[in-house]
Formats: sequence, structure tokens, C-alpha cells
Amino acid sequence: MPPTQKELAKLAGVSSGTVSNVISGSTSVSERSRQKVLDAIRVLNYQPNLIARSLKTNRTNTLGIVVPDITIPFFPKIIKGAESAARERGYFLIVLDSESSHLREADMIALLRAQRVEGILLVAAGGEVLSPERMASLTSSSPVVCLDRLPADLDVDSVCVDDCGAAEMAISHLMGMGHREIAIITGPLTLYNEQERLRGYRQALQKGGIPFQKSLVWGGSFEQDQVARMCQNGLLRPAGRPSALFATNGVTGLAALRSLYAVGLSTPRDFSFVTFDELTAEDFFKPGISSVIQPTFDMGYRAVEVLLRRLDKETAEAPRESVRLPATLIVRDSSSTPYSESSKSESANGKVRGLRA
Amino acid sequence: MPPTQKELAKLAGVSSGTVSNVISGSTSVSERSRQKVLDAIRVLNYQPNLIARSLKTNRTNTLGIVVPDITIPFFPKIIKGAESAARERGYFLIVLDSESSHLREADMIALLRAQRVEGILLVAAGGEVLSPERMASLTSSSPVVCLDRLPADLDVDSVCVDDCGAAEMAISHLMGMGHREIAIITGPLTLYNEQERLRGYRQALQKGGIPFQKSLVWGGSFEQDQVARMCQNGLLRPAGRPSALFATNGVTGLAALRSLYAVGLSTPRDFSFVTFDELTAEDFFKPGISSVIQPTFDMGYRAVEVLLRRLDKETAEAPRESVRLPATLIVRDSSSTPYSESSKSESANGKVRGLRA
DNA sequence: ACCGAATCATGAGACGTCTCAAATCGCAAC
DNA sequence: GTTGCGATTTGAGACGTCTCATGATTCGGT
Repeated sequence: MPPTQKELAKLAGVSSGTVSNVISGSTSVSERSRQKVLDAIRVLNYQPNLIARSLKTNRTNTLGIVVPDITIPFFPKIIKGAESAARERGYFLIVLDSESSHLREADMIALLRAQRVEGILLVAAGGEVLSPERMASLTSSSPVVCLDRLPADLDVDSVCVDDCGAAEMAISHLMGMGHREIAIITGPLTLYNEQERLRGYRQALQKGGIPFQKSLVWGGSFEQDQVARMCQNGLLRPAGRPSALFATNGVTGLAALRSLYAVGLSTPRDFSFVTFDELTAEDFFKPGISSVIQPTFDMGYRAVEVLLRRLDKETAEAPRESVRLPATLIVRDSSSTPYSESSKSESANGKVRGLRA
Repeated sequence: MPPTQKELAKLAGVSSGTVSNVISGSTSVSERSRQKVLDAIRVLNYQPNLIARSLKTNRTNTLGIVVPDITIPFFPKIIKGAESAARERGYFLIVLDSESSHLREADMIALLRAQRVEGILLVAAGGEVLSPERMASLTSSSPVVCLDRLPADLDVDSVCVDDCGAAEMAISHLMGMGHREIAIITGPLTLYNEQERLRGYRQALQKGGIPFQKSLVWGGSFEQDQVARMCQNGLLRPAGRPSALFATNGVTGLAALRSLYAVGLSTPRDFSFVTFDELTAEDFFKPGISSVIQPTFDMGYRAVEVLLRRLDKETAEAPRESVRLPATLIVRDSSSTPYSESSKSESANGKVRGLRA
């Protein structure tokens, strides 16, 4: 139904080769022929068939990105950056959602490969260790760049924030406000970046001369229920409970806050709180949550740059690239001095005891 | 580099036609041949080349969706629903962002058409009336289904909420709390759904016997600055100012709240507030914002169903479909009785006067 | 006017898949 | 051992584009 180059050729009175040359702008074509062809294009409202072109050239000008859950605000921002970079270079971006399932993630990647995308951006579904087969499938054929959540031990290009440094910054901030018992709520520690954030936590404690307590490391999953249980157990106990919480990502951070609000605890009254990632339009809801902000747009943008560099024959064989971007700490209401130093008896502990009964 | 059917045929010792038949499962193939081919597929790790298949069959099994801004939480939810429905039917979904620009939107649609997507879901960029050319381009060749923001006078299938009814519900709720001066902050009225929401507003007023005042219709754009100006002017004036605000969408709603918080007004103390769309994780931030919740996932899902029905030869010629889904009103902190009936002097008016000085 | 060298135009062939008319096979009936 | 017929298999051709070897044209120089 749509017009083809052959029809253009007939209308313009030139050969199909000439039409092709005009369209791809490659070989020299006389001005006269060019105009005839351009006229024909206008008359027939011709659109090149990218499918046919791809078949011939073996290039699709398409990249794919797979994220665990597109409805988590963090990911669309990455996607936007990636799409921006992609389009600037003339590439399409296919967006797929793995629903945080490794199975579906593998399917999505297979689909993208079948569609002959030239490269893939991957924010891995968390939670499991990679099987050797999956690892192999990731690194074979079209190149992959991992973002944010790096599967441990996977030898591919990657872009993420300086997780360790960002976590250290957050913890230092809390220590600076006088906190000495700081719990950390992590996601799955199979993810390299979660390990790194935990490392930053320990590093900050060490620099501050505070002993590390294993009992203050909570979480280890994105499961809302598990996070809720650990937070409630951890903060409702009568003694030795932390005065501050640090969540290593927005998902567990939100789950933690929800679960604690549900039992009547609130920040900063009962505990100080800092989380990775922007939870919401935090600048006008109360309380504002102190957050470690990642340069999401940049991450997506840079990841595409890395990927395209890998696609370019000239630079395809370069050593693995691991881009680390700096994060920013935004201090809002939720991080304050410890309750133990201010309004201990009337609000916090009293409340807690009442709830435990 | 990847294996082709021809190579499979050679390895399996059959013809290329037989291989094709095995793969597409079409014509009858003997069990013996089938096994030989399946073995070869396994040995060579064959993946069909979807590009070549598309060229031959003239089908891409791909849909496209263009949204104004993927970082607005409303859209990823729609996308998720659409992707879900698409994948269930074996379709891909290409996600594109028009950055709320008609120009880019047209580009995106052209790109999708060049990629030979079979159909397009469109959440139109707001703000301008459609030129006849653009209108024509929208309705030509591959079918389009509009979601949420319907360009006025465009004759295509559409899926959105019952905008009029939802707005009426929200306003009735406010009137039920005793409000009689209710301002409405709309987006661009070139969008059909914005018109509808305004209509619902008027309808509710009428049923409640409250005269419509043109001076209480603010906004008319998604521009943050313009919204801010109108809200501040409207609420800071000494007399005749409304006791409640209704925002017809999340973008202007957020802008309105921000601008009012910025001048020291807060809800529900100084004004009651209801907005279309979920602004954030509103159930635990204070104040919770009363919201009209749209069935976003369903909208995307249903839109794909409508689109695929249009693609199916059997039902392609059916009359235009306009799906209207019901919305839900979630009442939270921000809608309450008017300040004039409760704590008038101490908080609201006093504050306002102070600020105007 | 003619030659050689650019420059420009041509059209067949290939990309990997599907389709389909024609050829071949297997087997039962005679 | 033929014949006949349905079940399988075959392989050429087409989808729309690009490539490239070849052929045609132009043009400056003499």
C-alpha cells in the first residue's frame, strides 16, 4: 500500500538505484535527478520502509531498555535520559518492563534480540544470583550496559552512582546530627550497588569511631512485608533501638516509612530518616524526607553513550567501562537530632511502649 | 552471523520451505522432518529474524505509544497497562516521549509509522488546537487511539475516564462539606477532557443551586508560572476569595499547591483542595491530598484492546469507539469544612492579610 | 571534432523469510 | 507391478531496500 522506491523511480523517470542514492544521500547524484526524485517523494508522500532497510543493512538503529518496574518514578527518569541520548544519535528506544522477574527479564531480552536491537540497557531485576547461563546470555551477541542495579560478578559496562560514597555521605550527615545508633535497611545484597551502599555505611561508621552492629542491618529484600516486619521489630523494641534509619533505596525506604507510620511512629519525632532516591514531591509534603538524589537523567543518558561506544567498531573492543556518577544529599525535615537528646519521654518512648503492649 | 533458515535446512537435510513450515507451524510436516529441524534449531541456537519476517508478512507485531512526559507518574501507569495488554496478544510496545511538544509529537508519530508499527496509542501534547494537516496525519494509515487527553474534534477511537462525572463528584464532595465558593484550575481547554471536567464542575454547581462565576475558573494551561500566578492572585485577595480549589489534573494541581505553599497558605487550613490524579504517595505524607483517581492501568490496557480490534480485519470497520471508565474519589486531609465556618480569624484570614502586606 | 577522465545512472542480486505451484513420496488397491 | 491419490517436500520468487559492477553521459583540453 505505501509507495516504494520502485514507484518513485517510475514517477521520477530514473532508476531505482538513483532513488536509493538520493534517499540515503550517499553517492553523488545530479541536481536534476535529485529534484525529480524529491518531487516524486512529495507527490507520493513516500516514507522509507525501515524494515526493508534493516534487513539489507543489518542495522536497526534501535536500542532496548529493560527496567524492573516502569511505575517506580526512578526508572522513567532514567528512560527519559536514555531516550534523549538515543534520539540525538538517531536511535530508537524500546522500553520493556520485567516486572522484577528474572524469568520475564530473560524473555524481554530474548525478544529484543529477536527484534535485532543493536544494544540493550538493563536495570536488572533484583533478588537472585545470576545463573551462569543467564550471565552468558547477557554478555553474548548484542552488548549490554547495566544501570543502577548491577548484578554481582557480571563483566559488562555499567553506569551508576558512587553508591559507597553517597551512602557514606548520608550516614555522616546523620552522625553529624548526633546519631550513634543508625540502622540501615537494604535491598537484596545480591545486587552490587546494595553491597556498595552497605559498604559506605560501614565506612562512615568506622570513620566516626562507631562500632558496626550486625543487628542494625535490616532488610535484604524489596519485599514490602519483610521490610515492614524488620522495621517494626527494630524500632518498637524497648531498649537499644536506633535513633536513625537509612534506607538504601526508594522502594524499601517507602515501605519502611509506611510500616512505621502504620504503627504510629513518625519522623523526625521518633526517628531520623534518610533514604536513597526521591520518594515523592517531597518539597512540600510534611515531613519532607531527607534524600540521596541520584542523577537519573544523566545515568540513562550516559549509559546510552557507553552503549553506542561499544557499538562503534572503532571503540568496540575498549576495556570495560564503569561510570560512577556523584549523588547529592538533600536535607529536609526527616533528619534531625536524636530523640534521646530532645523530647525523649513525652513522645517517642511513651508511644512505643504503648504500642508494644 | 546468526544462523538462518537456510543453514538449518542444510543441517537438517530438508528444504528451506520445510524449515519455514516447522517454524511457523503452518502446513503439515512429517514428524521425522519436524524433529530434524527442531534438533537443528537447538544445535545452532536459531532465532528467527523478525525483521525479515516483517518484510515478508508486512506485519511487525509492534504498537507505539506517545506520551507527553514519561516522568509524570500518571503516564507510566498507562504504559504499564498498555504493555501488559500488548504482550498478552504477542505485540511489542515502543514507548516515545513527545516532551509536550506538538512538533516532536508529529516526529514521533512519523518515526513510528516509518517503523511500520501497526497502531499507535496517543496521549496528545496539550495546549494547541490541531491543524487540519496534523489531524489528517493522525487518522491516516495506521490507526490511532487517543487516551486521556483527547484533542477536540478529532474523530478517532478514544479511552478516558468519565471526566464530567468525576469532576462533578469531586465538586459535590466539596459542596457537601459546606463550600460554596469553589475555584477550578484547569489545564488547556483545547483538550476535550479539560472541557469535560469543567463541564462537570458547572453541572455540580448547578445541581447545588450555586451560581457559576467565571472569575473562579483559573488556569487554562499546564504552565507552572501561570497556574501559580492565578492561584496566588485568587487566594490572596482580601474579599470574595474561594474556600476550596479543584484542580482538573495532577500537573496543575501540583503547581497550584506548590505556589500556595510558597506564600504560606496550606490546606486544609486555608483552603480545601481536591485534585485529579495521584500527586504522590499521598497516604502517609501530611497533608494527604483528596484526589480523583483514574484507573490508569486499565486505561492503557483497554486502549490496546480497542486498537487491536481496529487492526483485526473483522472489526476494523466498526464505528468509532469511545470508552469511558469511571474514576474514584479518595478523600484525604485536604478537603474539609470551609475555614469560614471553623477557625477563620486565627489562622486563615490572619495569615493571608499578613502576607499581602 | 575527438579523447580520456570524471561524474552520474543503471539494474541485477542479496538480505532472511514466507508462499505456493509443482514435484515427489508412500502406500493401498487392483 | 501398476495406478492413483493424499500427504509431504521442494525451490523459485517476492517483500523493499541497498550495493556495486557496469554502462552511459558530460566536459575540459587539445
